[in-house]
Amino acid sequence: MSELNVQLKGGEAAQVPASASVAEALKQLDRDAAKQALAARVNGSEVDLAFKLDRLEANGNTVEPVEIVPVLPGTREGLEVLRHSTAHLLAAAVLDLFPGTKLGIGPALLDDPRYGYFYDLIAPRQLTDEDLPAIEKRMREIAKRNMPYRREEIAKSEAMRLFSERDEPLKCKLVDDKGGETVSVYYIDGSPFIDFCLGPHVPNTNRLKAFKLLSLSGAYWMGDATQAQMQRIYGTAFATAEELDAWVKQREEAERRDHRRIGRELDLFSIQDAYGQGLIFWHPKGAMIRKAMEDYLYAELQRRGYLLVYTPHIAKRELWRVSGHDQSYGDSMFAPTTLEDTEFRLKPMNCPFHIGIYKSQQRSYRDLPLRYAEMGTVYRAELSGTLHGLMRVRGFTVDDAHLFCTPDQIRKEIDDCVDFVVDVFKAFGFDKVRFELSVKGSDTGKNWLGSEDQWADAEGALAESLDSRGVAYERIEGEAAFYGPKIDFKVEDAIGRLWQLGTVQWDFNLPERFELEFVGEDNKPHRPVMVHRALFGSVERFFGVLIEHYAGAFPLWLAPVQVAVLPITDRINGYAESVGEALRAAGLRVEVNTRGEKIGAKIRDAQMQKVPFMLVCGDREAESNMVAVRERTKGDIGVMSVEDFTGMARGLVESRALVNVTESGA
RNA sequence: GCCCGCGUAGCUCAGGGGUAGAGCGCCUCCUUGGUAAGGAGGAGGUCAUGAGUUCAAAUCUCAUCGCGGGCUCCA
Repeated sequence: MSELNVQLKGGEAAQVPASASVAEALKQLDRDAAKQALAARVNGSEVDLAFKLDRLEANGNTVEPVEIVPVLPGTREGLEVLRHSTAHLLAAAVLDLFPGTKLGIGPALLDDPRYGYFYDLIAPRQLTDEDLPAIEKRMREIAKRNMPYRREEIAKSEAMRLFSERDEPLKCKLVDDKGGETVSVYYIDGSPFIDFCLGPHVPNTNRLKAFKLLSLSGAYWMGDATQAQMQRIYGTAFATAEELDAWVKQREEAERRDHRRIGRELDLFSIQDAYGQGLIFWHPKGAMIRKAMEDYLYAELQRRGYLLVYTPHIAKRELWRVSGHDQSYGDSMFAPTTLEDTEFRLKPMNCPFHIGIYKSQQRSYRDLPLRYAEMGTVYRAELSGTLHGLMRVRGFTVDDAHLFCTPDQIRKEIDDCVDFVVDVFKAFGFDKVRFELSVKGSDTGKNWLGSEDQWADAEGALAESLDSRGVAYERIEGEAAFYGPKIDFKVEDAIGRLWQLGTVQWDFNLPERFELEFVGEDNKPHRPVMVHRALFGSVERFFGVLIEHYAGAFPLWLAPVQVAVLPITDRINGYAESVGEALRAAGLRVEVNTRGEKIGAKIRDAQMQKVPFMLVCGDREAESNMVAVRERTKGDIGVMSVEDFTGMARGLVESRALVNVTESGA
């Protein structure tokens, strides 16, 4: 066969010599795509542009016309190739600068917005942050030299010989574990670099133009803490300098919004060495915001038929054995403490306590559903290195609830939970909520509890609930908890980041362990269905997300100081205080600034503290019982009476408006 | 927990084997000023903690504590 029919997917067709490469074939089909392509998909398989079409035969994939899809920059697939190739470039540069470096793995990352790729390696000496600029510089030099990425397919034994000759023990291990009869290796010609790799890669190094090294960290070989610790170099890469630039800007924006920085600047919370890592101090202004959050939530809970409960922070160890936490979650719990020969442990979860209330008396089907809700504070023994501001802590409060109901009632309960979540997140300014349905799937790896029927019913109810609401969701096989399927919620914040928050979890486990029962219509005992449910998840973490979402500039109903009264001279202080009193009497949170500063400085102070409304008062206002209103983002919005302002502000608070002025422009 | 980096005034940071620095903030005084910083003066530090090297350590070494970045990712 000397000629092959080739065709762009759904496009041009042509005939090329069977010995042609993908690049040559593409040139016949679409000159523009040929120029841009990074790699290609040929009869469905990803290959390099240098791939010779006559090799299809060797791969038993000779369907004609041969379908060619160019892998273009600007697509997910293209970005993956680009980043993967950049990871190789990184490794080549490190080998150049630090001969003797042992290579681990170097994949592209597409789903983590922080990074684009990494390479794990063991250098002859510990690398430090100061080495990164030199490595990046060498990467640019190699990129400019326009070196080809060259693929070779060799026998596994040949590859083993190659890598052991080069003293690459980790690569040998990988070839041994993962390699088939023949394996592919990639060279960057002109560099000592060889990698065991499936590819595909860009044709040569000058296709890599927009990349950057980011940070250095530790990583375990195969992610296993008992294995050797390697060094991981993180970087990112994009198709164009503009995209890289935009990404850098987004990163700076995230930095600007960092809740730890804003938390300090606005005096919202602190974490203090002297008291312990991962323990949060809510300062008055942070506490005020939390109070507003909780007040809203309590009102919603009451409206939706939840019953408020309070439970202890500690319980006998035996209780945790019954629940199973001691055995399967014990590593994440604070160690037991003993009093009069009885061991106690701090609670890492609230469920057993709510179960305690359920079990405190006999329950009839007429009592169900029971919905116990609590701002339950829990303690978890998180490793010190994982702690992070409000996002990962050792003591936190869950807006927890446990639903106990009959199997017939469950579907409605789930529906209500989903509605509740969407409403609450909307109130806090998160319009985009994403759902993930985690199911057992065919995964047999875990010690799944419950019967096949139970799983099918539970997964069906969760899926139906999401379907009937018409919300988009992702179904994740094998990600369910061992005791039941769940729905997780994620919200998208003001700069497009996703945050995993609350969850609705079905539980086959605890009702069994605690032998929960209700008396049915048939006068016989039945096992209730139990659902764990949290919206915020951790109140601390949700607060952190809110701070970053609003960059500290909270909507009026959440703002710790809603109004700053700013007298122009100290002659007006008395009037300003009386305005402050009037607003406080109307339930608004007010500060009166009587410092000996000019009005400009007082306004600046209030702006920096992101106070929604400033009321400027001078002689004119004092004479007529008026205030000159300045809104944080809009500036001066005119003079109005104290009563009119109070009415407007109260209206905005009561409607939990997300912008600080009414439509009429106030 | 482990790897790398960091720890100097309330905050942000400079300095660096020989008397501890800046800006902001704080306090006092002057100024009474109409929409994002008025002026002057002052207080404030065991340079994270402990040990070592040295005539001398905030500075060099080690340990401890704390903080930051990480620790599933297709060869």
